[in-house]
Amino acid sequence: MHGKLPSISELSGSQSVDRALRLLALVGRDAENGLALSEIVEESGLNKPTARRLLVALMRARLVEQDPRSRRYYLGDEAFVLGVLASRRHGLLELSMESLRALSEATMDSSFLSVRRDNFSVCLYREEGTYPVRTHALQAGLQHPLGIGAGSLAILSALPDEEMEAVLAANRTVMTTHYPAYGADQIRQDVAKTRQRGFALNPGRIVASSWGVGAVFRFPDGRIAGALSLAAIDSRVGPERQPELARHLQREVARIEEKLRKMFVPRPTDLDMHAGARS
Amino acid sequence: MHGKLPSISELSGSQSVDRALRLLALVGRDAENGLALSEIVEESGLNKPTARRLLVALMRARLVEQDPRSRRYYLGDEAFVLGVLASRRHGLLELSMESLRALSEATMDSSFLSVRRDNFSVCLYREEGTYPVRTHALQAGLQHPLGIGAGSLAILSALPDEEMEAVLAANRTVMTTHYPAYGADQIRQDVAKTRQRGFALNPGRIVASSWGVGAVFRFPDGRIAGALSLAAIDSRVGPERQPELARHLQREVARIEEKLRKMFVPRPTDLDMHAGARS
DNA sequence: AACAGAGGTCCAGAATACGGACCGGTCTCG
DNA sequence: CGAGACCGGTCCGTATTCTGGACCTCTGTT
Repeated sequence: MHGKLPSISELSGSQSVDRALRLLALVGRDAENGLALSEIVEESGLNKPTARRLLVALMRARLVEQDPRSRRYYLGDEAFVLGVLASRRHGLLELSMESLRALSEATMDSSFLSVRRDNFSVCLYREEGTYPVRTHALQAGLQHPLGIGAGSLAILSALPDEEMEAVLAANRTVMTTHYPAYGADQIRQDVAKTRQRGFALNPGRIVASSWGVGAVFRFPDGRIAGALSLAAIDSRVGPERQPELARHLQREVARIEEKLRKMFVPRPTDLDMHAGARS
Repeated sequence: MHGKLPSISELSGSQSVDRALRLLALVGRDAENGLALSEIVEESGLNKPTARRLLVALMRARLVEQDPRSRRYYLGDEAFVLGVLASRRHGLLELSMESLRALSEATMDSSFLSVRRDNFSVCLYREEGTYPVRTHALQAGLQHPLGIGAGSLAILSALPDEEMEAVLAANRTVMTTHYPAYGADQIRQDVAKTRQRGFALNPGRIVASSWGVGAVFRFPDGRIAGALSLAAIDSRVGPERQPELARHLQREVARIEEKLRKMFVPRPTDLDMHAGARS
């Protein structure tokens, strides 16, 4: 009925489950304030009965819950528990805490751990700095399109060109809607600079005077694991201090990568491997 | 075809999503070592193609991942990220850390945070004690049927009789399979003792000489939030020391409940509210 | 009190998921 | 070393499940 020709490995199998899980991710995107049914309907493109039915299924599994007063939908407690259970394998946060503390200790500024999530970057943790003037532009749970924000830009810049373009294309709508000041070309330039400099710089692009620097770290097999970043008011991230901040970042990147290497996990993941097989 | 007459609110709507989420929970149960497809098939009661198809959907959402070598299924990184996002509302761990540290500090023994998960109890965190002889019977991620283990027993004992019996009934199979030494009557006695004593005691029932005490704490509205527990070798949990340990527990329970009260969240949750409505 | 907009539900029809049967690889044992 | 057992994975016709237009009800507004 609607002419979405589904790209490979998009069309395999279980429509309703895919839809439900998309809703789950969606609810996660606005974990803070929750989402109204109408918003979910709009953002997901599903229609109301379908969205509701799937949400009910998610609620039965306690992955989503609904505030009985406001009727808004939030992540449920099972999501939290699953997260703790998953942290055995995916415990980047735990693994990075030491580095985050060291960063904030050494620089007096706030430091952050971000990871990629689809075409966005999520901030998983914010370690407060000690310097009295602080920027609160970024905090745990917040998500921006890849390329927007220091850590986020670091991640985008670490992708191969083709994938980077795919991300930019996928985010075009959100970009124009929520970040009208940004343009794809702007980001491409930022990426280029990031690659040549070796670290990402956000010169107050999201919130004026709130600057940041960021750098990615990788799994032993080369896959991007996440990004560390530092943020402060512009006067503390001037050209003269940037190299110093970058040095701190790079030291902690090295430390985390060393930890990952020691874990010696023959890292799994991969999906589309056997997707190409046609018959 | 098969005569499962689905109890109320079990039959509403989205079979495949329910099944997929059951698989997700299942994979979470063995987050540590992962699960083979055959195990998943057996434990879930689904048949192979169905299980596989649903797992593929879960993998597309990165909630589950498959080790390409062993082909076993594990929780994926999205599960971890969702957990962090959910921790805004469900951050019992963060909220309890202070108490866990205080407990282990004061008693020199290891302390634990557990929460209910369906008919089981999950250990979310283990804070190491300083006493040189330690028991490692319980650790983060481990799950036992409600009633087995100190924290777990505390939770079960806090349930109304009817619900407690429902839990015992639901767990009958796992109990006889995995905990043959335990019997439902044994647990009923433990519950009775727990209620009269005011704290739960596990006298080495799971691992010999590994004793523990536990107590629940609640949300302001009275719902059970979780349980704190302490564990050590039997000689450190004798009758003379139990009251002291219980006192520590109760102090921290009070502290956490106070924190919860201050958060002043008009707690949501609820599912079956409008389930009774027939037409 | 009439309206607008939200959340929620019904049910016949159509697309979707189900699962028996099958394939190919690996490990085991005679 | 070859037969057998077991495992992971996939195919495809069928029947079951999910879909979504239409409808209801409640709350807040004009």
